[in-house]
Amino acid sequence: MKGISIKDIAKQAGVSPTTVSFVLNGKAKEKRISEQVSKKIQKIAARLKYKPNQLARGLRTGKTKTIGLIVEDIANNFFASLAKVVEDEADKYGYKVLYGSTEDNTEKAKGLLEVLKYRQVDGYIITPTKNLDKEIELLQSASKPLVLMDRYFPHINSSYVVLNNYKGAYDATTHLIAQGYKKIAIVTIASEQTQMKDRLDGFVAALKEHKIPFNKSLVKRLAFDLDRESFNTEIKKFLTSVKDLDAVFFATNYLGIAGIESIRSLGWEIGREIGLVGFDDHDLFRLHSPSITCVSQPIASIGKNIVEVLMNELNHPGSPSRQVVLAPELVVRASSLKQKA
Amino acid sequence: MKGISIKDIAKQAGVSPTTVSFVLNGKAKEKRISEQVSKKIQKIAARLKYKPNQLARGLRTGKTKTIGLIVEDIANNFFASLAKVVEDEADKYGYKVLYGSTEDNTEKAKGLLEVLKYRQVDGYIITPTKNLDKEIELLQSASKPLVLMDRYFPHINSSYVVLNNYKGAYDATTHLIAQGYKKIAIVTIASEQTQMKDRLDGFVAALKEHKIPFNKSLVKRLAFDLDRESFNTEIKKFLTSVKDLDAVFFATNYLGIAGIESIRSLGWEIGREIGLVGFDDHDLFRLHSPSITCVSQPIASIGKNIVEVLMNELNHPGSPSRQVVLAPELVVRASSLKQKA
DNA sequence: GAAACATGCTAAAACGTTTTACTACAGGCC
DNA sequence: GGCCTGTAGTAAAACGTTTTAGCATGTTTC
Repeated sequence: MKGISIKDIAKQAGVSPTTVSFVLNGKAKEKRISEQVSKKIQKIAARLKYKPNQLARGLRTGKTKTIGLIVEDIANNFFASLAKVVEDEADKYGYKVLYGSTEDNTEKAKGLLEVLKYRQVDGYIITPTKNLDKEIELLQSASKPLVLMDRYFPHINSSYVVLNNYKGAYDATTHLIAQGYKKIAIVTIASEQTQMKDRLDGFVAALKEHKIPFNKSLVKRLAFDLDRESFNTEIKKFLTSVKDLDAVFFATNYLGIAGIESIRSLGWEIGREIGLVGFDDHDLFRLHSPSITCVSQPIASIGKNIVEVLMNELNHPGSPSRQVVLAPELVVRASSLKQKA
Repeated sequence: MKGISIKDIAKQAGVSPTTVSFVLNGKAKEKRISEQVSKKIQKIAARLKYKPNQLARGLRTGKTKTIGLIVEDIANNFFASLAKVVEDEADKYGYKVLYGSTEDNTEKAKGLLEVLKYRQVDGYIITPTKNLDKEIELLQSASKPLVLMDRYFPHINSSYVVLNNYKGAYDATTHLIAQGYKKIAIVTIASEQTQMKDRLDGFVAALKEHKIPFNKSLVKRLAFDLDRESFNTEIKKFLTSVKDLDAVFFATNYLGIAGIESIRSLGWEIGREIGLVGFDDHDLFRLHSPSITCVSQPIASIGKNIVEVLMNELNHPGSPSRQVVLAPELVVRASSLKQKA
């Protein structure tokens, strides 16, 4: 049950393995292999359905044609959809994907990087956790191609592909203001990472710009690793603590889902008694009653850009890093449309 | 930037690479390497943070400690959640996962198998498409460890882990009948594969057993690869075509979602004018108004079983294949509770 | 007629492991 | 002294590629 090797082809063609390798790697011209021999080898290879042994090739060249994809949580709709795009795009370049979820836990992330490293992936797509900067720099100093996604480290000059989170939050908030909401809160994750920071900043900026008083009591920052029950408890506690609250912006998809659940269990009517905007689109947001306004990320474009940038690093080592910031789209639905009383 | 190799350790310890290999593979006793030397090597390896080069090891042993996971669609909530469990479980055994989505397209599936094969994965977890039986048999005759999931081929003696789809559909239908629904339809996917066939069979059996007249007009079988728009159009056409219809069972999660959308766009009130049961749980089903009754799959258990069965095949080649059929849980919610008029 | 060059191909090393077959030495036994 | 047994290790091959350096042979060039 062995596979076909280059030696088998060589034997059949009556040439050396070297020649076969040259031909099959498209170096026939360069290495002055005659058309005749070249054709013959191609034919035999095709007939035997030769597939190069990637391990042997990898061992020799150091290239595995594999990339590592580290996401926050592959079970999360956003990351799962993105993973699929990445997989498809990478495939176009002949790369396979090894993936892993960090659960936003730095230790888990380090473990994943470790495994990917000794599996010799050629490049990395990383959704970094908060203290992963040292490891990223380590990879960089080892000249490993890498692209950060969803968030990045401002103090590190690396490639990244992210959403314009600031604009997402700013637009969402401005939209709520334009609808006439007066007291708008934000529920976010306690994180200093760019994606969350930018969303909070965008929110605050929109309020300030429209002369809406802002103070810290309008912001609730929850720990990432709470379970659903705790999210709900905390959100309810927060929402009832804000006086005259009339709208709330949930800064991640799972917070939005928990938010919907919480608000309903409080007996408040979304869209009537409280305006709501979520982050990332989701079937639930589309089909909820009322439907939920959200900041939607262009997932296909994000995935394509990620792979494109990574392939650039892979194929042109040493070329300058690239930063891509994509525009979000505000999908306006019923949850944020103030009904004229 | 080379990694640490067994040679580096050998040099430092003043022994041969062979000895290092023996010690590091736990064969010290067996190969009569002294405690002294053994300890020394261990220490040096730890100090240098030696990680074996998986490519070299794989090339020599034929084992890559990698498994291939082929799902229908990694962006689908069910498969994404399962993928995460599989990843975590496999990790416990030191295995990494290479994954791919078939989109239920046999050609794509064959392509994935091809790639996984020449990447030398040690074992396969496969959600088969309809004509993949030949390829499965090919893998089997090459003694490749494999586990089918979600569905299987009755005529092939392979390991598999699936839901008791028959019971799932049977329970769902019986529940609707017990609620007093008289004319119950099913919307399913046009597929002869076990998972869809069993769901349809369970549905029909429940009707017959409760002496509810059944005929083909109660069944709508849609092509898998329609887009959302077409699903909606077809479902609406079907639902309005059935006289006195008072309940409907959607046999997959995405059909359920499309079903909700369709019914609402028809202006029918779910739970009042029409009973509804879906398949696979989902945030949308939990939070929809009204909430949606569904047949829920025990995802964690499925994932654990899959990996366990695969590891058994991996570690005990030639041992008999194992079939695991797990029980679904009917999650009863508002969409199927008939309000007494 | 020798040097220079072009042509077409190959031998052998290397990548980092694992594993088989062996060596070298010591001690015990008859 | 010869033979066996046991102990502690090692040399070398093998896995399937890629790649460097080079070997014949024939053709120009002056």
